[in-house]
Amino acid sequence: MRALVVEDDPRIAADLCAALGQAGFRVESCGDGEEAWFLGDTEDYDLAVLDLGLPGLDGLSVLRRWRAAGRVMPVLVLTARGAWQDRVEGIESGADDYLPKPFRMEELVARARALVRRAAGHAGAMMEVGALALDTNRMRVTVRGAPVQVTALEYRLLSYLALHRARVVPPTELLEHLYGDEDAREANALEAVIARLRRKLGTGVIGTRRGFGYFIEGTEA
Amino acid sequence: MRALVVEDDPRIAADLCAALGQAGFRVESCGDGEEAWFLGDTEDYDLAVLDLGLPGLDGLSVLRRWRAAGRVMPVLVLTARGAWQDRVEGIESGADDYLPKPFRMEELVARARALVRRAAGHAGAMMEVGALALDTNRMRVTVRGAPVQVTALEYRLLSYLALHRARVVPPTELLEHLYGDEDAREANALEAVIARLRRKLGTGVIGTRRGFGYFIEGTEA
DNA sequence: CGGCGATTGTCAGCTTGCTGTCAGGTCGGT
DNA sequence: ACCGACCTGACAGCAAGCTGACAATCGCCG
Repeated sequence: MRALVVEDDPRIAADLCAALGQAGFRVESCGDGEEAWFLGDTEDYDLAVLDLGLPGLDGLSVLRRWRAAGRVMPVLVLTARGAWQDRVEGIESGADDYLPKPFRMEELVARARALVRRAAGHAGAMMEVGALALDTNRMRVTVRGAPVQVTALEYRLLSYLALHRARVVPPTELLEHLYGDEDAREANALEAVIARLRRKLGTGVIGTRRGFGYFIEGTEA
Repeated sequence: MRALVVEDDPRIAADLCAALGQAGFRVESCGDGEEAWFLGDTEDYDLAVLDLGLPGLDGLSVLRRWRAAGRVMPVLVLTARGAWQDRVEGIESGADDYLPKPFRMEELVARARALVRRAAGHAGAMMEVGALALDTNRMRVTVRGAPVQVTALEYRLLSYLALHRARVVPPTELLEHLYGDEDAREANALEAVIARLRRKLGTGVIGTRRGFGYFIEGTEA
């Protein structure tokens, strides 16, 4: 799950990155409006957290440009306290949710999760696809009702596949999601994780489409 | 469902009354500490919303007096922004939840509803989860019936885990809850507290999900 | 103000088990 | 049959978390 944090106060930005990172997001951060617009337009994020007061290009303009360019990822807007009119503008500009500063990190994380789930068409804290069920609160996994112990990395991989259930996810995308583009791992690392997961989950859960990527079984013809 | 709103700012008070009234509460309001204490002690409310900055008698004193008099209705405390020590004092004085200003009315209503539901669920001010039981009024802890002496810090950690029993709480969130965002401690401080608590409580109470966080055991298979 | 005990943050060393890498092996397409 | 894509088991490095010791700090009582 990739998240973009746009916040010019480095201290707040660091907190945001830490909290979202802990919540399972792979976080990228920038403090400049122009750069934010560029990143959001060229990269593929599952969530953006956007502060309105920015140097370079105003946050609302960034948001409008993203939407104008057809970017549909959920955007959570941070506004200064009491700036209620910002909220209206923000929503009209295409924000999905809005949080006044100061806020509690737990709430931000909860809202971020809710947004991502909503974007994926999941109603509750439970993601179910095929024989697989993910409890996003307890970070627990069951296959056909039987609980399975998975590690943090394995869980992130599973949740990403579950989130993009409709399609076959190419290995490069998974690698980029699990690790950064910066520190690239060997392609085999991913295969090792998949293998370990398959041993735990049994067959018939993670499928391979040779030459294309991986998917969760039970969602295709 | 009767609710008492204690808030000296008439504008905010009006908003609160409107929102809670809309949500189905029969609302009474007062802006003075002494009167609040009197009302809360003599009348029977299902919920109280309590601002801390009050003329007459301080909000925390009101709360403490209510609790000392044996009033057990859920109390939602409103604190000024970033006044983190208020939260601690509030919880230690017997608050059931707290909300930093500024907040959104919808959230206040949601939390109010949750509090009332919770209060209806288990009658007292007892939180029980697994082998653990917390007396939220007296700050006392028992494990499988046996009383355990815990420090204030340990109690805050336990109560937070118990409050969020349904999910695995990431260490960053616990750090933020125990200490402010202002003065950050080493990550190891949390681990030390956990270790000390485990020694007191015995095994099988606080569980670890490596890479995710901590939780209270007994809520899963 | 001063002393004392309880509390709690920090540090260093340790254990646990996750995870990337490697060296093969297997499978599918052509 | 061959080649490349993918799988698998073994293994070592390493990071997350645990623990005991110690020191700083706080609260309390005189």
